[in-house]
Amino acid sequence: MAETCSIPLASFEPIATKLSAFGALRNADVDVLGRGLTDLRAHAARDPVLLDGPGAVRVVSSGWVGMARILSDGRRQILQIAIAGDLVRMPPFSDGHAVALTTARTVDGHAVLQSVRRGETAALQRAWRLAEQEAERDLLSQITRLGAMTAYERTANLIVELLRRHVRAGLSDGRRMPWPVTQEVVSDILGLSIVHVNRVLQQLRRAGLIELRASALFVRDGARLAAAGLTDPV
Amino acid sequence: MAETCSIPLASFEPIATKLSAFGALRNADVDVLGRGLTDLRAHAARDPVLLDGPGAVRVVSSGWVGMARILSDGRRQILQIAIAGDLVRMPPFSDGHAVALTTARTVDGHAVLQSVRRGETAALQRAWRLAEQEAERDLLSQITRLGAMTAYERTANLIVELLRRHVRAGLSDGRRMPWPVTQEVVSDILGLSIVHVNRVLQQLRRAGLIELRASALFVRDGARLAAAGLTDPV
DNA sequence: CGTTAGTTTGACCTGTATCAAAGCAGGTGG
DNA sequence: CCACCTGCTTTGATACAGGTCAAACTAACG
Repeated sequence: MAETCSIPLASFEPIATKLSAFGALRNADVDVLGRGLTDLRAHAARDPVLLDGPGAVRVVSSGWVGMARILSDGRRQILQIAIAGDLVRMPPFSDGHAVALTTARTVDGHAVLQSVRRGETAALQRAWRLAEQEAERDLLSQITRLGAMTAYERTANLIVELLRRHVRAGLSDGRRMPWPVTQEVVSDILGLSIVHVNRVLQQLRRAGLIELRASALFVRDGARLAAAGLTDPV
Repeated sequence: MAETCSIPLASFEPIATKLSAFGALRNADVDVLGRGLTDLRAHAARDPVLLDGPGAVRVVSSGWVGMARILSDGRRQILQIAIAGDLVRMPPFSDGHAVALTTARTVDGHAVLQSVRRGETAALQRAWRLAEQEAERDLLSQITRLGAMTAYERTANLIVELLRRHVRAGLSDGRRMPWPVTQEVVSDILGLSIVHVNRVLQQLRRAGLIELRASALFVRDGARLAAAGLTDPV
């Protein structure tokens, strides 16, 4: 279950790092983040990330959180992944929900979103907008992956996207990133069966593109990985 | 090629109808639409819908327009469809573009978007926001379709979505709607081959769910069609 | 009418799913 | 410290959804 943690960790750091990557922030901007992000909660893997009302927003401070839909017969499609620094909103479906894909922590983003909307801090607002645009781009990429790519391409493409995002959040040097999810989760992101995800990951390893060890993914050949994913290298 | 048409048709009608469906509009609101929508252009099928700059917005007044991505080897994925009353933006990709899927007409939505953003007309703003939320929902539905549904389910689901949207725009009574696209276009929306789209449409016909005649789609059994598409009836 | 774009059909192939069972690793309790 | 879970990964065998190729059919249009 989600439990509130009273120790104020630097939970605003990932989002500050990410937004900085989109445009330099001043101390005042970072202060808005530091003060506005409250109500840190810890979530166990598979637990729902509860959002108080349809307008609520939470910011991930660690772990991966997914926005998912469940079909009546149990099929699950993960629509979008949020890593540290990303926003989580309630999916606008009766059968949609936000779920912790790993153990994760989130904070309430309500106050910060308000600040940004009011436009008090121009630099923050600008970076925020760019980050939102990137999130939308990634959402559209998910459509291209599922609709037009083979399993191998999809997988490589997803890895490159997540690598870029981890670099942006200061959580990767571009050669190594956290890989905290089970293959079942990957299968629900990519619209593949668990078994096939396993086989595709093996292919990527045998081709010398990646390596998986200790919940970390090592990129062995970024250029060829990007090519396999029909995208640009990070 | 897109050619400018000087005759001022009632190109704001579809969007006015659609927005009314999300919340009653007053005369002042409709006036904003009537005055703000300028620069009517006609597009032939397959022509790009050119957007002046990344922030530009056009509103479809007739026909279907798609936001698409082209992969390097020619594969095309249509990300989102805009029918009359819907907004078209430039996809945020170098390989993305807006394209007329049928002969279509669009108008410049720049001025109206500004008005709405400024929040001069509360009712319009509210309806606009709801329409945007619906567009986002439909975008997420596209992900679910492609990632978690069979060809048969995808096709039925898409038909129901388009039916709902046409009803909202005042272009369908819920039993019959325009079906102006080739099966190739449908295949690029649904991530299927042309041949398979053809076979699935035949299945839907043989099952007595739909009928296709003269560029129109007739819904013969809305309840079963919705069930086949794992969604709610219109 | 001939031409062209689109639809339909048939035969065949392959990518991915499914089913089942065997490894493997981390955690728990005896 | 071992033995046992339990959840995850891996492997193999088989099935099927959907892709590909090729050609026939149809209808709109000059």
